[in-house]
Amino acid sequence: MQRDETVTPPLSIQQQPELVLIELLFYAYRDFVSDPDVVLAKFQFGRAHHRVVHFVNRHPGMRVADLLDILKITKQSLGRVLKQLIDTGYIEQVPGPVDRRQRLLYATAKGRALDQRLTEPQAERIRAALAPLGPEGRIAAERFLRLMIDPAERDKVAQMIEH
Amino acid sequence: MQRDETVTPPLSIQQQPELVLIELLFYAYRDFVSDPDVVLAKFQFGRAHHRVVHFVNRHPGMRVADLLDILKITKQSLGRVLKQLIDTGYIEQVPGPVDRRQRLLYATAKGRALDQRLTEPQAERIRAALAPLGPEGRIAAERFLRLMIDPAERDKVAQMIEH
DNA sequence: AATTTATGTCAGCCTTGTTGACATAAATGG
DNA sequence: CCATTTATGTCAACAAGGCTGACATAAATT
Repeated sequence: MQRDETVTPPLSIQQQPELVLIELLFYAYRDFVSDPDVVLAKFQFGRAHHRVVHFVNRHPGMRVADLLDILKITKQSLGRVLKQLIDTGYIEQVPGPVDRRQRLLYATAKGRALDQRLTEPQAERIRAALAPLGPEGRIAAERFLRLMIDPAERDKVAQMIEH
Repeated sequence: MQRDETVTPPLSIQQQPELVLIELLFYAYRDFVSDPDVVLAKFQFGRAHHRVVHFVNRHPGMRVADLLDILKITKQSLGRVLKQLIDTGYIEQVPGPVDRRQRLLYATAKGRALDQRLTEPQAERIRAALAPLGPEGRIAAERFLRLMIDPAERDKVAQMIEH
């Protein structure tokens, strides 16, 4: 009994050249996000904690709703890891000065130190990748990745990144 | 009581320019991997099934060990979703003709069709991102992503991608 | 014949995502 | 001022998909 493998050819790069970038994205991201795992393990934290402490550190005083909008997860999912980070002193909450329903989020010194340790190996990977490329290579990589973001999100993301 | 937010400044792009690419990778990948979710939901599958059916389709006759090496997960984790894909007829196993311990993996016609439906929205996103860039932009994006892969993996990945 | 290799499987645990329901305090609109 | 909306938190339960450890089988290799 023969397999039906010749009925339709499997996806090939020739017929679908986007496969190269699709797969490169997978492999690159796979290795990129594994960098901080060693550090995370020492702190008994996971990748979710990394994301939270990072974005809070990058946007001091951000609202919980802002963080949810970046991470695209539910408040219950966020709540769990956020609570752990607050209880262990990596993040603190401050009532919003104008709207006191808000709990503005700040990384503590401890939280900033953690974020820096987590970010360091990723930054090193980026530097190593950019080294052989020159400034135009960097610009091109940034431009491509920006265009990979949902159009409706692009301006918001651009503003958050530039500061 | 004052917060200690001024003890150390939060990470800023000025002091760490790699942050731009670090965060762009997060945002781009976040949206990129969410594309197939709509399709996956219809089939009662998750992102893990997507990855498995995709790489099996792309590398017909691959060994289980090869798949593990790509995904970088344990055989138990793979086993669970692979079994589901086999039981529902998206993937089939064939004993290795030379080494009969091996179970070579093939996507069935059904599996190939599924992979194509899953890949389509991602390919569309790639095409849309490349459209304003020109051929050099594509080359640059590929070059950057290749350099983001672990050096020890690069050649292997390059060979797998090119065919 | 003994060992190693490729694969599968059982059992249990952890992280991190989900839904749904409900609670509270503060802002806002009539 | 009261009703409603908003920002946030919380409880409970569940699901996906990682993980470890132990053990089983068949086939290849030494």
